[in-house]
Amino acid sequence: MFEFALLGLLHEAPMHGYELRKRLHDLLGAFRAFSYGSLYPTLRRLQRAGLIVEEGPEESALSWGRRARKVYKLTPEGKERFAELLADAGPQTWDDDSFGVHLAFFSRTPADVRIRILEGRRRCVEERREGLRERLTRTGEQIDRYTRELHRQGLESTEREVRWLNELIAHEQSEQDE
Amino acid sequence: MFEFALLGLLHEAPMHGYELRKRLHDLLGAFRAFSYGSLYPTLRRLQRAGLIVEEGPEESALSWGRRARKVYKLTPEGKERFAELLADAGPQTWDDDSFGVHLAFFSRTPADVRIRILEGRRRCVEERREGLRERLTRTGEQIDRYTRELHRQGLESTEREVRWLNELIAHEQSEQDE
DNA sequence: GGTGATTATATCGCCGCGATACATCGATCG
DNA sequence: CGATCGATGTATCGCGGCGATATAATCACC
Repeated sequence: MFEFALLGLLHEAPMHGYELRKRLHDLLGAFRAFSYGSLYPTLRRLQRAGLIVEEGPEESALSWGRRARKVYKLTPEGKERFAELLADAGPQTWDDDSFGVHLAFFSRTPADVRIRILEGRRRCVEERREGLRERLTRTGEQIDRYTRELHRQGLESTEREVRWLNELIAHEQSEQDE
Repeated sequence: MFEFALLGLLHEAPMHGYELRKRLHDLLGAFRAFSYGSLYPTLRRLQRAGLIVEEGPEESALSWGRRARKVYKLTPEGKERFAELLADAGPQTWDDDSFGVHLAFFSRTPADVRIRILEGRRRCVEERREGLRERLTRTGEQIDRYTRELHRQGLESTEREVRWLNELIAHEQSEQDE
């Protein structure tokens, strides 16, 4: 997931860690954390896997302040790996904390995969919605006021998300028909 | 967090692992995962910390089918610890993945702490909302269609959550005035 | 008497996070 | 001029949670 995001950003241009983190934060900060505690280890993992390489200290023109930063760059294997991940539409693409990341790279995702991811996400949210609905309408042991509030709010927001996903899916399909 | 939830449930009645997981899933399954991979290690952690104890194999009346289950029970220290956690209103009580758990035990949370948690949560969601709003209205580099959709949806749902929190807070305050 | 769902405990490795450490740079202010 | 502060930048540590998996007994059903 982090892997996917990093490969995706490095696919645009070589970058160093701090910048990757900033771009990520700017792009998806409201949805995911992306702390340094994951960033650098992931970078090293990718490096060990041969998906990225560290470029030389990279003297940019003049102004040799800015020191000691390591610029990473995708290898051919890295590009291939990213293409693979882009073509994937499995459950891990639509779960709560990776769906946003995948959406952020949707314009580079194949059209059919886009639809399958959106549909997977919809099914996933619908299941949650049904769970909440069932819990709320269940007779028998009545539930705590606060828990009920939580479930009511959850139900409403899942309903909205489903509607939103329907719009996105409809848009994708209409585009496909053209 | 898991710790808080387990202590809370065991505060109601002694239980074994499987049952704890079921109760948790039933109570908050739509919001959190609660897998066994956390459950049993947490249980052992609590046990080592002396907050819970394992009761004897617990022969229930007859029908000695039902094998090998370990029933856990709060110790006095465990009860004390739970009370401490209930009285806490720090940042970790209102972050995305513990707020729901805290709400689920709200009826046993002191009234003033309830309000402070709700206000903390509101501030947190408001910050996210402002981030999204700023990102959406920012001139300069226009953003990707899908990312914009994501942010629009995020903005709408944070706005709704803030409104919902306002209602909860208002309700708490009116109750306090009685 | 077999087959599969449910009850039940438990571990493994991975991943992401918060906290923290360290070091340098530019700007602001007294 | 020196101090201090907030970015910039790389990096690690331990912890907590998760998914996958193993194991095993019981129950309901055919």
